Amino acid sequence: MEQQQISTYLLKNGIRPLQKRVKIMGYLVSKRNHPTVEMIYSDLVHEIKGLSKTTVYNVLNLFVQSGVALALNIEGNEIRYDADTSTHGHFKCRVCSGVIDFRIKQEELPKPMLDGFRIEEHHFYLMGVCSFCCNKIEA
Amino acid sequence: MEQQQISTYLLKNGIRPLQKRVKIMGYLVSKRNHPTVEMIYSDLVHEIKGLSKTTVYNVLNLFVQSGVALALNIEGNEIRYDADTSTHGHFKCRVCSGVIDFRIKQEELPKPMLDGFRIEEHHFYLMGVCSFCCNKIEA
DNA sequence: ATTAATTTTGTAATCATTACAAAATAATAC
DNA sequence: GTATTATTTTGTAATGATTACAAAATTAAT
Repeated sequence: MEQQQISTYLLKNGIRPLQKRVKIMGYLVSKRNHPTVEMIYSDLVHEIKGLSKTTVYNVLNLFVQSGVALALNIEGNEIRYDADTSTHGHFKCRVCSGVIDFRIKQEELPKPMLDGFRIEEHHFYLMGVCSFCCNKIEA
Repeated sequence: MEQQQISTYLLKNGIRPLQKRVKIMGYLVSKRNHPTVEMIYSDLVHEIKGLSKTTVYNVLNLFVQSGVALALNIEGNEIRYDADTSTHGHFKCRVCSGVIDFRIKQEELPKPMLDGFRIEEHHFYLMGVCSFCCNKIEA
């Protein structure tokens, strides 16, 4: 996705498309690697002159509040971010620590009996060992 | 559940049923409130003479490793613990911060296409506003 | 170009968790 | 039952992620 498209997308969601915001969203969209703040910061600090880690936190919090990114709390010691806000699940490998998406259709999600509850977010996480690491272990 | 039953249960899972471990498991089992370490510590420190917060951490980590408790990472800033290790989901209310269980049958869980992956844990979290808080807001 | 509003920065504070060595407790051997 | 050994617990300090906040920088509006 180009900078121009990202700017338009942010604007449509009530976010002023300032340079650093566009770059951070561009990173999320293009890498799709569910990065932590640390990963985003260390990857972008070379590219964006004078980027501060606090800015990364600020911008990501803004993205989550505005609904253009999801905060994934798969494990307790880190938050990962995902620009794909459609219905899908996440798998985390305990060997390589990678997080990958898997598709779930909205209608496949269980519909628990929670009468009178307002449900705003669904999170479906799986954990285990990915196929790549399974092969490595067997070998 | 009585102390004796809890001791037997811990033993069966390879955990020596020392006094503080039995008390902490008893707390988890009887309250079923998905407590944080802070909640467990502040509730039990009066009852168990000289309890240390580090011990609560140690014991809970042991419980999770031994498979007699689940660590819930619903939101990034806290881990909650659950002695119910059967298949079920969790709802967290963003108003009152309470966490409640809901039943899901194993066969209701979506089966994503993850060929060659070893799946060890399922986590299904919902977030929103519980019925009690919905009523309060409307009133 | 000036002024006002917003954003970013950098440092310090906070909070949950872990590391680690010493003290306490429990299990085992004699 | 005491001595010895292994395990557990404690308490403090360290770590690491996140937030608070005020000053500096940037952007928008006049």
